[in-house]
Amino acid sequence: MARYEQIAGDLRDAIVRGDYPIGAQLPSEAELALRYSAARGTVRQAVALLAAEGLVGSRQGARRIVLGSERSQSFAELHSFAQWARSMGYRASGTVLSSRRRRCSPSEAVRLSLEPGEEVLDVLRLRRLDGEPVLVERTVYAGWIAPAVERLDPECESVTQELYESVGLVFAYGEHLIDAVAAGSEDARLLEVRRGSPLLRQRRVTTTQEGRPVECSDDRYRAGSVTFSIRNSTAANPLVRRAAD
Amino acid sequence: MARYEQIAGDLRDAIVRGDYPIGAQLPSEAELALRYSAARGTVRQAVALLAAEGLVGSRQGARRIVLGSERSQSFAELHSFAQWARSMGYRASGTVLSSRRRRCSPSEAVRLSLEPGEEVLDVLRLRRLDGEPVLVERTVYAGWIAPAVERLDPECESVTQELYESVGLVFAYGEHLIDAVAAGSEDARLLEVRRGSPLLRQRRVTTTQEGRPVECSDDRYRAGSVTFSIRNSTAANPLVRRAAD
DNA sequence: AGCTCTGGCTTGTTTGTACAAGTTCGCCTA
DNA sequence: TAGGCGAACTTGTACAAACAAGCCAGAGCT
Repeated sequence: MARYEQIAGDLRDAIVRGDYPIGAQLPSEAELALRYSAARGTVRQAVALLAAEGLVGSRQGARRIVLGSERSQSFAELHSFAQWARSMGYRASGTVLSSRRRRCSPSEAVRLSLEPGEEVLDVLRLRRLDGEPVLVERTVYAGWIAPAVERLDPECESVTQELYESVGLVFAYGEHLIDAVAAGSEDARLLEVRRGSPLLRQRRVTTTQEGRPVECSDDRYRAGSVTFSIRNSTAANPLVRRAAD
Repeated sequence: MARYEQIAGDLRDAIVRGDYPIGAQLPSEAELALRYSAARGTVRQAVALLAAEGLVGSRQGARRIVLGSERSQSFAELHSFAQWARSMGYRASGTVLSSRRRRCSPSEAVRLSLEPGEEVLDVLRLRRLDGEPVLVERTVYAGWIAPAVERLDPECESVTQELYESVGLVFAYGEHLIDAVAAGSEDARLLEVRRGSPLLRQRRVTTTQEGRPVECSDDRYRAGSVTFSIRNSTAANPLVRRAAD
C-alpha cells in the first residue's frame, strides 16, 4: 500500500473517530508532512483523496475543513450487489430465472463493441435482501465471457467475485444511467409490487481495465429499498444530469 | 487558468473531436510533456483530470486508453438546472409557487447545522423545459441566506447564478440522494401526470466552500424527462448505493 | 470603536529527479 | 510452433525546492 494511502487512511480514521469533528480544521500540510515524515507532495496526495471522497473541503489560503465523517467505498459498492449488501449488514441472495444465448441487437453491438449479430448471453436474475425481492437484473454479457457466466452457480451470491476467482476478470470502469420507470408486468410479479408502481432503474455498461466492454445491464430496484448517494465538489466527480433517450 | 487545466482542455477537445477515438491510446506522459513543454508532473495532473471525468482509463505500465468521448461538466450541471438545460439546448423556465418563512424542524436543524427552531425559508418551485413541466423543487434555505433568496425574481431562471451575482454565494459541495417515489397529489397536479406515477427524486444538501450548509432540497423529476449519469472507475468517485432511510 | 493594511501562514502550481512496478513485444529456445 | 525470458517502455510513487495566490489576524490609524 502506498504511503499516501496510509496517510489518507490514518486521517480518515481520525475523522471518522471524531478526532476532527465536522467543521474542525485539519493540520496544515507542512505539519502533516512533519508528523508523517513525508514530503509535502505526498501529504497533498493523501488529502486530495479525502477531498475526492467529500470528507474535507479545500480553499486556497485557508486550512482544510472537515465536511463529513461518513465513509463511502465508491466503485466496488456500485458494482457488486452482494458486497454492498454485506457491508450494510444484509444477507444477499439471488436466483437466475433465465439464461439464454442469442444474437445481439444493433444497439447492443455498439454498447459492447461487438460485430453486429455476434452472440451474447442474456441473463435474468432476481436479487433479494434478507429474503425480500428488491432487484430485477436483466444483463447482457458479451459472447467472450458467456461460458464463464454459464458455469456460475444459478444461486451464486456475488457474480463479480466469482468471475474474478474463476477467470480473473476485473470490472474496472462503468457508466451508469439512473432514472425512474413504472413497473412492467414481469417486474411487478417478481418484485411483488403493483404494475405501474415506481422503480429506480440503473442501466450500466461495464468494461475491463483495458477498456473492453463486458456487460450491459438494466437493473430495477423496488422503490424504498435502495438509494444512490453522491458527494460532489466544485473540483470533482463526473455526475451529470441528462435528458432521457 | 492553470497550465494543467489548459493541457487537460486541449486533450479533452482532441478526444471529443475524435482525434483519439474510443479505444485509442493517448500519447505517453513523456511525449505529452515534450509536446507541451511542461514537466511530467504537470501532464500527470492534466490526465488525472480526464481520468476523473471518466474520459480515459489508466493502468500502471500501459498507455492510457480513451474510454469515452462525451464531455461532462460535473458539478455545475448537477447543481444548476438552468445551466444544465442551456448546455443541452433546452429553454429552461421556472416559477416560484410559494415562499414562506417558518421554524425549522429538528431534522432540518441537523442537516443545515442550525439551532433548533431557527428560521428557514421554504420555497416551492416548478421548473419547465421548453414549456413542459418536468421538475418540482421543494427547497429549504438556511435563515442567513433567506433575504437574498426572497429578493430574487419569482420567474428567475438560474437561482445559482443570481445568488452568485447578488451576494457572491458559491455552492461548492453537495451530497445527493437519488431514488424513485410515486407522485403525490400535488406532484401529480403540477407535473401533469397521474397520481402514483413514477418520479425520480433527488434530495440534496449544499454547502459553501467553508462548509456552511446553504440549502436542502427535495427535487422530483417526471419520469422520462431526465436521467442521471455516472462514470466510475476502480480508483475514483464516491458514488454508493444505500439502503433507504 | 471601527476601519484599513500588512505580514505571516496556508494552499495551489510547476519543475526536476529518482526509483518502483507493471506492460508489451520481440527474440530465443525447447 | 509454443512457451519463456528479458529489455524497453510506461505509469505510479516519493522527494525536494521554489514561487504564486488567497486567507487571516493583529497592528496601527482615524
